[in-house]
Amino acid sequence: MARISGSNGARTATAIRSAALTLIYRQGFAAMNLRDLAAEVGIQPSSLYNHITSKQALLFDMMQEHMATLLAATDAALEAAGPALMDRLRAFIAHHVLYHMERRQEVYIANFELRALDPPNYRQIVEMRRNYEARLMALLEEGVATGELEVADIPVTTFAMLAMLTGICTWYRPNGRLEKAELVALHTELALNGVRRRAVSAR
Amino acid sequence: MARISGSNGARTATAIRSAALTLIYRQGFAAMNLRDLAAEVGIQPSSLYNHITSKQALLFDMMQEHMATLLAATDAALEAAGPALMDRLRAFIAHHVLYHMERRQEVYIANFELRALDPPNYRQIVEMRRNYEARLMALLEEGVATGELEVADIPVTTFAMLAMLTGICTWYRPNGRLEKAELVALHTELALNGVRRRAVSAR
Amino acid sequence: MARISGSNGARTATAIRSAALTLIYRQGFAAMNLRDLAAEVGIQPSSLYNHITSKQALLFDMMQEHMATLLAATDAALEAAGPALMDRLRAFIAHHVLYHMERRQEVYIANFELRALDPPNYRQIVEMRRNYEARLMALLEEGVATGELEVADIPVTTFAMLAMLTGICTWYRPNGRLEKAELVALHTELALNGVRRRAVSAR
Amino acid sequence: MARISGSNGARTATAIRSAALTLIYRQGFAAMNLRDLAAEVGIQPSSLYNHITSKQALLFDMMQEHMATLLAATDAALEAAGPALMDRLRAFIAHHVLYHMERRQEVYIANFELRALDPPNYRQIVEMRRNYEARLMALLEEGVATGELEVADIPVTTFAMLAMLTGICTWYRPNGRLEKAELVALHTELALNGVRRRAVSAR
DNA sequence: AATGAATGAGCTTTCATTCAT
DNA sequence: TATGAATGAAAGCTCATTCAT
Repeated sequence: MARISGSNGARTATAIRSAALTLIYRQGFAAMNLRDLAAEVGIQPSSLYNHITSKQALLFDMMQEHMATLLAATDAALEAAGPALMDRLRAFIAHHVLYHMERRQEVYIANFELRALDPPNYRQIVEMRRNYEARLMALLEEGVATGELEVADIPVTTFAMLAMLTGICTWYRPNGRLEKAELVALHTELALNGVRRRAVSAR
Repeated sequence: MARISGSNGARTATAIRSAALTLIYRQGFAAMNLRDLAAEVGIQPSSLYNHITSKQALLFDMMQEHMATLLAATDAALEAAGPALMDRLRAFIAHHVLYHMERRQEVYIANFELRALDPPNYRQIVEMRRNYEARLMALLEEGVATGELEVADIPVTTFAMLAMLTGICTWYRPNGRLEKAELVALHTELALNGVRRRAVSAR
Repeated sequence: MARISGSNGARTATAIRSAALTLIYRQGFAAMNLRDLAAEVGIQPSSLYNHITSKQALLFDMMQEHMATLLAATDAALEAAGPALMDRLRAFIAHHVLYHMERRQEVYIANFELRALDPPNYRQIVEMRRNYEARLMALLEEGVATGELEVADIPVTTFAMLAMLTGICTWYRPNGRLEKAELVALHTELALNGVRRRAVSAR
Repeated sequence: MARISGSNGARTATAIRSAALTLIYRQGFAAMNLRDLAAEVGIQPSSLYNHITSKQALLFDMMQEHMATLLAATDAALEAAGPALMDRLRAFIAHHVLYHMERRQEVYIANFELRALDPPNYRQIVEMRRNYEARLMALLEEGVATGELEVADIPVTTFAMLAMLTGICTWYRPNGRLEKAELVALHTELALNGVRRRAVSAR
């Protein structure tokens, strides 16, 4: 009977997404149940359906929104970096690391709950991921073409770099030992060292 | 559905683990159900319990076995590499990459199903993981001490390197474009480039 | 979905009854849900409650209205038939068949959704049905008394005749092979043949 | 915990069908819920699924079994009646009425829950019904051909006769005023009077 | 070692209904 | 009069697990 006074549709919808983010991140999509989600939001399970179509649709919407945001933010960062290839590569890496610290839950879910998607939803999100990876692959290709980079195998290197730079979302905690800026700098160097043209290749 | 003909006890137990490996890898532990597992093995769900204690125990046993094998195999590889630091570091990387290609399902599960473990089981597996990470961290420390390596932050670099080298288990497919040996070589160079002492550090 | 444009209150109430008629006829009362009903009317489910008290009350009102109309129309038809018993019997049959073709949805619902009524509502509708059946039973009794009819068992014959004459509402479709008048004539003969006094009873 | 001692799969399956028969007859398929069904049988709702595939499948199986039995029993009765048309027609009617008294629940469900069937199931049962109706229609056609019967419209008469003879399943109660044999005789006469060749046709 | 039948807890989702706006 | 958001009860069904055979 106790209604949330001033309860508001948009606010509830936001609260659902926010709570789902935490719960899916912590327990996984399959292990999260809608009772717990509703309890976290402070509503009854049935009330969720005023705001979502289904559990599956909730996951898909969250992923799609996240991927769209990531793509747009990445493009904005690349745009802002200016024309120089190395500047754009650094911008991509820095943006990726920062984003993966600040939105580590969304990122983690988008990476590891793909298998929970229905086939049509799966195809759509995978396509968006491919677009994102293509941004980095294009930069590496460009760098190799200009001679600024030295990359033995572009696809493998793209995946390896992304895996390294994405790994941070599995262990980063705010208020940890290092500042975000330091982590960005560290990862940028690690990544660039792997692809920068080298005068001599030491054993 | 009966996949195992003339199955006896031990063979059934093996078949269960093998089927569970695939199913958990594909769908995740929470999403896998024992009906499907039993069907894959060709027995009735209730018969599983002649071979496992519980779904949770099955996961734990598989993880523990995997981690023990990984640790032992790693130590053997380090032993075989001889005394030189760089040889041992290369041996660790090569072994890690190879192992993560050949046993990518076990590895993936051990990395991403930790949250599905009961607290006591969780603690035990996390401890084994820490031991594994410690092998690499020790090598980096030693390399920094001897001056053969140049590492800005040892823990972060350890995590980043492991993330990069582990990433292969998310996309590697047998019969892909590149041979295992090529992938090992590529990853070794990428990883070492990130930590090798550099004469001059170019922009 | 909005089927009613420029709907006002009374028109909405009518639209609800009309949509409910079709939906209950097609799916049954228990299987009909108010979401679908509202959608058919072009309003939100909650808006239904400006026009109905409850799902149960909607059913009861519809049934009661139908039974009252049927009884009144039947009495009018009997009145118009004049004093002769056979004329009145023919009038009853003809009216019944016609009514069961023209309002076959109302009739079907009144016959087969009795069990969906709450006990007090049930009693009320069953009483009206009994009154209706009593009209025919009285005619048969009268015909037997005058010797114009020959009926082995009046209650059983009443039920059997009504079942036969009502059956048409389960298969009649407008624009079918036969005209309404033909169907009325056919059924009248079939029914009368069963009760008319016979000179000799052939094997 | 209290297990039914000597519990037995086949017995439970039978009990489920038997309880479902009563519940569906009384409340309708949509209004029956599996919790009540299980309670009636004395098992837990989840245990139902050791014996049925789904609620829909339960309904379909029951209907199909019923229709198959009805068709076979009808054919046996016609066979036993000998070659004479009127004997076979009487046999059909008598068997129909008897069957509709003795299995009035199955019959009622098969007649009035068709709409609850999924489209593929619906088609299958409707086809069986059509076969049954065809038995009577063929008899009427034959009788018209031999001149023993006088039927204004064979399809309409078939439906009307079946409606009349089927109606008994809506009101018959064992231990009622009349014996089964009497009811069979009454209905036989009512039905035959409608189709028998008449020397003169009175007003 | 394997199974069929049972279980109790729990799942996502639907439902009729309420109520402040 | 209409609605969006909420509700509590209940729905059909799934799940891991048990246990007598």
